[in-house]
Amino acid sequence: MTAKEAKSWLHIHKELLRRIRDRDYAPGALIPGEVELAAEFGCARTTVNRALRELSEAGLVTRRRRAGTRVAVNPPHKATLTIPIIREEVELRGASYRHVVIGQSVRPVPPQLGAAFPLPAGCDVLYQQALHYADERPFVYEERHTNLATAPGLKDVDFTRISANEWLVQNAPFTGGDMSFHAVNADAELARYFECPPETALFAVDRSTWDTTAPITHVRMIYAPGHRMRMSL
Amino acid sequence: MTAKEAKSWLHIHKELLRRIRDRDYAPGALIPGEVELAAEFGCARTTVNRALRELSEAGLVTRRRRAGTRVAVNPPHKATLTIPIIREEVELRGASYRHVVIGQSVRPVPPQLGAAFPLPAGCDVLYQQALHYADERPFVYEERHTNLATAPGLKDVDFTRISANEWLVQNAPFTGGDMSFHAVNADAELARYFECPPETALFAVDRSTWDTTAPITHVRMIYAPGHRMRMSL
DNA sequence: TAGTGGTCTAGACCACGGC
DNA sequence: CCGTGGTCTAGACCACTAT
Repeated sequence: MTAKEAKSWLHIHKELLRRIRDRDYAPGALIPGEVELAAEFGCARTTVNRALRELSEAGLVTRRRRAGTRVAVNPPHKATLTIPIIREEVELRGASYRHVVIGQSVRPVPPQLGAAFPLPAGCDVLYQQALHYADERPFVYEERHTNLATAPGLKDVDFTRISANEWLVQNAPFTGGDMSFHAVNADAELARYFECPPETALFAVDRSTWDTTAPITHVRMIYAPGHRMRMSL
Repeated sequence: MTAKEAKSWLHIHKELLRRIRDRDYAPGALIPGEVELAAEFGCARTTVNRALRELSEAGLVTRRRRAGTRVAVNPPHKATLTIPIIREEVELRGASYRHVVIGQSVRPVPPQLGAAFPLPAGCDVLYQQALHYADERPFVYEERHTNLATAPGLKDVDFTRISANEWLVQNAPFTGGDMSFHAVNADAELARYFECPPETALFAVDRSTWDTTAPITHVRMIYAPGHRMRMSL
């Protein structure tokens, strides 16, 4: 209860973290209120609030008015994953980047996309296939459907110079989206692109993005054999 | 420049978001300083600071002392992924959960884990294999190496009642870790577990966690054919 | 050196939700 | 009802860094 030296919210944050990890504050237990902690640390309540808010956003404590702050029973560990532009992902590995447009056409929206791309049947979308290289080795195969209505100027872009990936990120800001990871067996086409045996297990990412109302783009990216998507906790 | 009605940081946050999305603040451009915005919105600088801090944490703007606040050139989209306990992941799907311990033994740390599990060669680790079921259908195969030194009481746990997954989350808090996703072909053993053809592409997650100094556990989880790991943006 | 963001303060009011 | 967290204020000092 004696006044601590530390005045910054970071110090308080770290100290509270320690108390949670060391079970000084047991899982599920009620921890002291903001005023009490402010008194203990000898700082303003605002400062304690900042520290507790960070803990709350990290999921380590649960806060409710009147009920107080409790240590989360089993902290839902969260990982943040930054979704890179493929060119940057390649260059980050110290490799040179290049991409090739395999195919491009305007066609009706394929029905199998379904809820992943909720556009009235019969609407035209831009379909693109591309292969991205890292140091001249195939890195990821990309298959994309883009809503022509939500991406003005799309038809005038020279996609041999800038990848669809990169152009859309810079020119079609989205308000929402979802993403899923899964594994697929290489078919004949993919086996040819990646120069691997058919049936090789490949890591795949599906991503849909939309503006407030309409879908923007749906993309499937299939990575070269052995690729890992890493993240830190 | 006229005073706005909105006083809350959320209103300011939304308004600034709109200006960025609508290119009122162009990518790379310098946006007004905190004092100027505070004057415009008719609120305290602290409130503007809060709104800008959220934008900064989301990666939409870059802030530097003296240099001011700039709109990020190409916003690095981030997704947060919550790492569930397998039982919760199953029950969230409305399925019943069950798990079976396939094997358990103490053995020297396998060298192929390498940097993923930095323990002196020759140290003993607990090796476990388990199969998790959703509605009596195999859901995920788990293969785990756990450092006996950092998990006291591990040997006394009845892992047929609580999964290693769950016990470790609740009893071995970690300070750091990493995770990677990839795809593997089913070998004979996995094909038998999942009742699928050999070579089927399976989605796999590797995860290592450590305390301040020593590694705690390394786990590989291989999901049933067709599994997708979803997240929203 | 001067301007910008980062933080802290002491106080205040309000919203929510156990009691 | 009333205690708790959520937020806002007006002011202050400091840290960093472009110029």
